[in-house]
Formats: sequence, structure tokens, C-alpha cells
Amino acid sequence: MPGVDGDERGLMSAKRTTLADVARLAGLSPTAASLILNGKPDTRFSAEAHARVHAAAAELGYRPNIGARALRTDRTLSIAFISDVVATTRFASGLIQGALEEAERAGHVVLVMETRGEPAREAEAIEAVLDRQVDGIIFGTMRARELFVPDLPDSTRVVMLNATNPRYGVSVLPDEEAGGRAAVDLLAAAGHSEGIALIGQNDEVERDLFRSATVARRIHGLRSELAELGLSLVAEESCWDWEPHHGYELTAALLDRRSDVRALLCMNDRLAFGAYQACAERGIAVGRDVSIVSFDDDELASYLRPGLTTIGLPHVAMGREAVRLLLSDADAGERLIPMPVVERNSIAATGSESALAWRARQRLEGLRHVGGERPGAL
Amino acid sequence: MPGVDGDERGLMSAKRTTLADVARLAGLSPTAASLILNGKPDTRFSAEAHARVHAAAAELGYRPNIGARALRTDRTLSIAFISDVVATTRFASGLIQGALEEAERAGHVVLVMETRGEPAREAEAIEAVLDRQVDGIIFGTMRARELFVPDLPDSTRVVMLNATNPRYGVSVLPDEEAGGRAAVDLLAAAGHSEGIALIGQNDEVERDLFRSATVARRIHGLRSELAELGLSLVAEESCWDWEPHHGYELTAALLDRRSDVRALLCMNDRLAFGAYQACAERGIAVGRDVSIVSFDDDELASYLRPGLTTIGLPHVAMGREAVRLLLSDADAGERLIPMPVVERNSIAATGSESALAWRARQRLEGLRHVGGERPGAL
DNA sequence: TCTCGATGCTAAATGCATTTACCACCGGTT
DNA sequence: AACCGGTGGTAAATGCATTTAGCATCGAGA
Repeated sequence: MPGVDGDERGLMSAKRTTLADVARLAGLSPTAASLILNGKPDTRFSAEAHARVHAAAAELGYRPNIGARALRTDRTLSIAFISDVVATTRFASGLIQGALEEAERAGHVVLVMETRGEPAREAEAIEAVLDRQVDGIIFGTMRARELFVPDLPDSTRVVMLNATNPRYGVSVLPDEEAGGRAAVDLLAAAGHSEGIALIGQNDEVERDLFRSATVARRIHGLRSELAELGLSLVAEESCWDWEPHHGYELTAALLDRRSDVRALLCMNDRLAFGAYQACAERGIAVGRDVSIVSFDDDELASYLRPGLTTIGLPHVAMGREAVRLLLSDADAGERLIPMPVVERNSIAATGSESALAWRARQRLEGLRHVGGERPGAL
Repeated sequence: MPGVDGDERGLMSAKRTTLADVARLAGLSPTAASLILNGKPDTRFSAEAHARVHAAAAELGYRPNIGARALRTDRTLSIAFISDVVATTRFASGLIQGALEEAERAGHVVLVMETRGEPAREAEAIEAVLDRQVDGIIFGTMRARELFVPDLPDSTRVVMLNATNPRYGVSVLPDEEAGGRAAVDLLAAAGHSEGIALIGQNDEVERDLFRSATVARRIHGLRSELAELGLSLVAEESCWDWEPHHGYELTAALLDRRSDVRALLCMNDRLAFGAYQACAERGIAVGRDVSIVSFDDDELASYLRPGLTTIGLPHVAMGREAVRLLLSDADAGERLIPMPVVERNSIAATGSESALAWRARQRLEGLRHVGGERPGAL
């Protein structure tokens, strides 16, 4: 009769069952219980013994105390996710989400820490997780950049997420170059060959690896693709901060200055949002009079009317990949995660069936198949 | 000569220093080292001994192994944050942020787990964190609601965050009733007495405690305040989902149906966003021709033009408070966290100095001072 | 001289799971 | 009769910090 013994399951206060309890119930030694439960090979216990131990463990609902186990095995089945502010920004919380998903799949738990970019906190965070013997650490940043990491015991595995670091080789980044190319292809494929402007580009950013390791690549992809398609920009509007009001101001000024603007390449969705506002104010219909394409696939992009076509940042896939790399000893190198092109309705269909449009379409397909399946997909 | 011994700090691979190492270097027993480092009272060690132990610990950079310590003390200085999807939504990641901040302050580390609302995962998550001996668990939800929680060892402390549960009494919630009142006051204080419509309200939601424990309170506050100020609604538009396109559709239909609408009470910022779009399309200027006030203080609210006046959800403060309650054994009960009124430019200044406006202003001030300082503030 | 209470410190147990080293027994050899 | 190679296990050590129980030593008082 199962469940007849006195263990009321109400609000259990009894001590957790230990391996010794299981062994006792099975009538064997803790050694036997441990060996059997862990399925150690080349151990000569009888089928009888196996059955009894498993039955006892099941009956008592035994779960090993991970802390105690770690004392001997040095494995805690826990990893740390240390970031500047990643976890709590709507923007990049996908990184965490992916990491959480993959960690769970691997039976690991994630310690999340935020450093706010302050070195002192970073040091503290590292100490804190090392004190808890994590199996590995993921260092993440919100804006991809080169991240300083202090010395670590060399047994600690490390993966850089949306960041790079010369010492710890494994890093996961969005494939910004391909993303930049795709944005251009999208416009060209729709027949745009003239009147293309760039909103948000900034030469200083481009040269400042520390600030953003990947934006430079995005812009490089953008420019290369333009060049290879024989296209050029009618304007490049710069700003440091990619916030909506900058997008608004830059676009407003641009539209008031010249009337030949037909397409806007915005460096992110927030800038694009501002561009929408400027267009609306001037009675210019996005997706008809002017095309807009941007980057990130912020939630924002789907709220806009018409929906914003954008090159998404594959945060979830990146988070997943980072954990995967952390837990499988991968060799150093960059993992570039493809950026999905998310087509909505902000690009006008010009209907022009030019050779250019055709070529752009081919190239876009090519990019889409680079890398095959998204690493994040199952 | 400090630092002359062979411990190259390059990529340290040496084993972590243990308490025994410290004791040896200090020429004392591990007992002494432990007692001294933990500052145990009523222990009669010489000043000499204290100095030697501290010096040794400092020299070796000793840090206790938390797992080993937990084996005896049952305290891991770790807490769990288990939620449906809170951690990874831009919307409520403030909850996590606040929790992380406060946990850090208390020297605790946070295990973040997501259950996607699936009971099986929830059970797994609980087992996983219990296996790691967390000191307490915070259960959070994105939409405040009544949350089912399985049995837990009664030594495990629990706080419900943005959720309630009959068994585990301590819960932290936004003060939605006051928030609802404030929204109405804002409109009335600006001179609106007629033409006020509600966007998103839904009677079914109001009755469905499971779906959202707090929305009912928000609406109750709203209605009570309207009644107490002698105001009434010209329309109430319902929808299940509070997404921008619903706000757009509801508002568009409303504006096309009647021309006496002067103020919109939107149930959240996303609906308000849709309302902005509908107004823009019709040439109706928000903040001049029509006033809009809503709830959440989404990032969105600051992107809009004109800026959206909204009653904010105090996520960060809530997260902090939850950790504070978890770590200080507070007695059961609800902690209502004040919702900040965030004034931007979406409310038209009618200039009408009615008695109503004056009363509303008084009431608003009253609400603002309820609870005094925000609990989250230092 | 003997006892007593501080004083200053340590040995050993403890928590829990893992792991190494070894033991007892059996049937069969030589 | 002594030996041997399986079989089927167990005792004890280990990892690390905490904590209980108690051991010397010393000066003072009786």
C-alpha cells in the first residue's frame, strides 16, 4: 500500500531524505546506493540490488543535495550569467531567455548578475559566483563590445555573449555583416536604386571598437553591399544615441532639406520609430511614398503602422548558443548567429523589375541560407 | 616582501585556498580560523590570534566555499526567482532588476527560472532550486494573478511578486486602486468633466481573479473616483488583449462614431499607442484636441509624440521589496507599492479652473502622499 | 598545597555524496 | 591443501566549513 506511512504531504517539514536514508531502506550501503543511482559502469551489483535501490529512492523521493555533491565532484550544475544590464532591458533580455532555456535543457541553473558596467561590481559578481563554484560563466553586454574580464581560475569555462575578449576566445555575436547586406538587398530588391539615406550612421562609432564591436561590421556590410550593387547614399545622418527623438529630428531635417529621399536605412528600430513620426507629420506615407528598413526587431517594430521591416537581432538564439558552447568544451573562435530578416510592410513595392532588383533578390536568398538552420532552432 | 612567493597571478590554476590553509599559515587550528573570521562573540582568542588569522586570510585571498558552508548552516545566500516569463519581457524585467539589486545588497545571489506558465516546468524549477538549498523563493508573474504553488518544505521562505496565493501570505503588488484613482484625477484636474471614454476595459476581466488580480482593483479605483467626483463615461470599449492594434481599432471606431470624445483612459500604454495612431490618422492632436492617460509607463510612453502621461507600474520597487520581505521574516499580508504618476504631454490643459479641477488636484496630491516615500527608495 | 575560574585554544564530529581501497565468499584448479 | 579469479558488496577517506565538547595553563584565593 503506497503512501500509507506517516509522511503527510501537507506542509512537509521533515528533513530532506539523504542518500543514507535510501541505502538504509534498500538494505545496502551508501556506497552501493550512490554507485547504482549514478549508473556507474563496471560495478558488479546484482539486479536485485539495482531494483531495491531504485525502489527506495523513488519511494522516498530522494534527490541528491547538489551542494554536497559539488564538494567532491566540483560540478554544481549551475552557470553564471554576468552582464552589464542585459537581463533587465527589454532590448536584450532575449539573451537571458535563450540562456535560461538551454540551461534548463541541460539540467543547469542560472545565476544572474548585473554589474551596471561598474568594474567593482563586476569583480564582486565574479567572486560571488566563484564562491558558489559555478561550472562556467557567460559574460554578456547589451551593446556588443570588447569586455574586460579579470583573471579567473583556468578551470572556469567562459563564453562571451554579444561581446569579445582577447583572452577568453569563445564568443557569440550576431552576424552583423550579413545583416547589413540584407538590409540593403531588401531595398534594392524592392526596386530602390536612388534616394537611399542612412539614419544614425556615425563614423566615430565605426572606429570605436570598444563602444560597439559589431556596429562597425553592420555598417561595413551595408557599405559593401551598396558598393557591390553599384548603389550610393544620398545622405548620411549621424547621431550618438539611437533614440526615437533623434530619428525624428534627423529625418525631419532630411525630408525638409531634400525631396528625393525614397528609402531610409535606419540603424535601429527606435530611430525608425522617430522617422515614422517625422514622415507622418509631413503626410508622407511609409511603405508607399518612402520605404524604411532598420535593425533589431524590437517589439516596437510590430506596433508601428505599417509594420516595420527590420533585420532582427537573434538574441534568443545567441543566448542558447552561448550556453551550448559553455557546456560543451568548444574551441575558441567567434560564433556568428544569423540575423533574421523580418519582413513587414514598411518597404514600398515599386513594381520595377530591374536587373538590380533581381540580383538583390538572389543575394538576399544567398544570405538567408548562409549557415543553414538557425543554430537556435532544434 | 609581499607577492614574492611563486603564485603567479596570470591564469591561476592552483586550488582555491581553504580554511585549513589559512589556519596553517596563521599557526592556529581551523576552528580558531573559522571562529575568528566569522566574528563569533564570546570566543576568547587573543588579539594576536585575531590579527594573525585576518592577515593570513587576506594574504591568501581566502573566500569560504559557500556550498561547503551550506552543508552545515543550511544557508546558501542564494534565492530563487521563479516566474512565468517575467525575466525576459521588456515589460516586467524591472521586477528582476529590483530583485537583483536588493539581493546583491544583501550579499545574496539570484537563481532565475522561467516556467512559461507550465505546471510541469514549475514543479521542475522548484525541485531544481530546492536541490540547491536556496534560502527562499520569489514567485513572480507578468500579469498579476493568483498563482498555484505546490507544497514546499515549510522552512522555505516564499514571497509572491505581482501575484497572490492563499497559502503563502506575503505578496507584493502595485497599488492599483490608487493608480486608477490617480488616472481619473489627472483628467479631472485638467478640466475634463465630459467626453471621457475608457479603452480596454472589460467586465469579464474584472470578474476573473485568476487572470488578473490587480486589474479589477485598477478598474474599481477608476470607477470609484469617477463616481466620487460626479463624473461618468461616454463610452467603454472592451477587448481581451491590450495590444496596440486593439487600441487603434477601438479608438478609430469610437472617434468615427461620436465627436464628443475629449479624453481617453487607456488601460495600458500599448493601447494608448494604438489610440495615438487612430488620432493621428484623423488629424486629431493628442494633448490638444484630445487627452490621453494610461497605465504602465512602458518605455513606449516616452517615445510617443507628445509624450504619454501614464500611471507607472513600479516594477523595480516591487522587485526590491520582494527580496527585502523574503530576507526579513515579515508576516503575511499584501504590500501595496505606490504607482508613480508620470506626467508628460498627452493631457490637454483646458485652462478651465472649475471647482472640480481643484478638487481633483487635491485628491491627486493626497494619493501621491499615501505611503510617503516609495518603499523602493532609499 | 589544593581548588577554582578564567583564559586561550584544539580535537573531533557533523552535514551529504562520492570514491578508493579492500574484504568475504564461492567454485574450480593443480 | 593451497591458490585463483570472479562476484557482490562494504568501510573509510574525502571535500570544506562549522560547531560542540573539552583540554591545558595560569593566577588567585583558601
